[in-house]
Amino acid sequence: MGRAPCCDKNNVKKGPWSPEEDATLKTYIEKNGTGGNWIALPQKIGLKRCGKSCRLRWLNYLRPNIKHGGFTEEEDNIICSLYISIGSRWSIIAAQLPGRTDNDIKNYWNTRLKKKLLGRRKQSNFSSKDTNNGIEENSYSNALSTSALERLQLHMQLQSLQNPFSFYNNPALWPKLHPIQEKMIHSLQSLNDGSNPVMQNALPNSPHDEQGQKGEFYKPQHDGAKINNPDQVHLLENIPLSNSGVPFVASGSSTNPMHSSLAPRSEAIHVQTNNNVGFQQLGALQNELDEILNNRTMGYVPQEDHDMASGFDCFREMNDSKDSLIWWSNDSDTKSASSNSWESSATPALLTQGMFQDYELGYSL
DNA sequence: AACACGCACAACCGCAGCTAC
DNA sequence: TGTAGCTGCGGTTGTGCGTGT
Repeated sequence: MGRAPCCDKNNVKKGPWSPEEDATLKTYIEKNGTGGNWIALPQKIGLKRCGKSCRLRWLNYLRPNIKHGGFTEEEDNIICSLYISIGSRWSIIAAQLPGRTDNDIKNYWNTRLKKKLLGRRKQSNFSSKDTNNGIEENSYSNALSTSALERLQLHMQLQSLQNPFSFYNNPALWPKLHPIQEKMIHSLQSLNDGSNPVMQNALPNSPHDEQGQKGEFYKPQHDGAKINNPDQVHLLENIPLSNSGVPFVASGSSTNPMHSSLAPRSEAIHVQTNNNVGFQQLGALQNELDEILNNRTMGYVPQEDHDMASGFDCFREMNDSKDSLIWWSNDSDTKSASSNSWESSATPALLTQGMFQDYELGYSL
């Protein structure tokens, strides 16, 4: 038994809005407001439209101070940065761009920005066509989730563009990785044999290899095991638990729904231990990659410094100020930022110079 | 000129969360 | 506490237009 439809589908007009319909809706809302009930509104004003459709039309097109098209370079940067940080949370991204709607940004991203950025990346990375271990590049790309791959690629790209001398271009600045990540990278590299352009650019060489250091690590948070293959074992078995027996997680906590949304999944980390490395492992690695992207290497703290953020000083160079972190560290604002994205008193746009601060915050979660 | 194709944008759909009862 | 209704969100689809063949 499904839920009741929000309106009588047979008695509702669909498709593009006519100027008359627009005028009717706009005039009424400007005069009376929505009345707090979108479902009832179309009947009130004699529109044969679904309430949801009216709401969408108003929010995305009719309301005042809407900007269409003409995205600036700064807006591009903000969108990219936020997409990499939080993924396709368009309403939140829209909250940072006054006058922009989530739908607009979503469309802009899907049709232009993504192609512009990933296309540029692809062009540079795939210029030297190569295959490895019989695995085609396309297969490799497909083995990683679109979102994870996109975000990882963009992450790398933006880092490079932002500061060619920092982080990904400077091994000395690379943070020590969680052993799981390290193992993952090794696995990918062995798969890749160092020649796959995607992974070559997506994954830095392990800094441990460079520095010969091994740091103490914490066990990532996990809810339960998910082993699809008997050959898979939990690396977690070899990772010490905290005193309480609860796996260590990153220091610090937050009730901010945004934070929880940054790491929505908590899948057990597992890899294959046999040498028959293949797509099954890729699947597991994909999860781990996604996990890392979502958790920002959550759970790993260098032994000498238990302050998570301090382990990632490399990010500090990008932005000295922490003040503007407030925009999403404020619990109460998360929801309202989303729902009020179209208000004239929309949340101020992020300063471009602070756009990378979320990485640092992410590591601090 | 006609057709195919790709792109950009608008709109729809289904789901999840919230709230009132 | 459970349920129904409403809202908001994100993914997907539809449509119109421009461009290439």
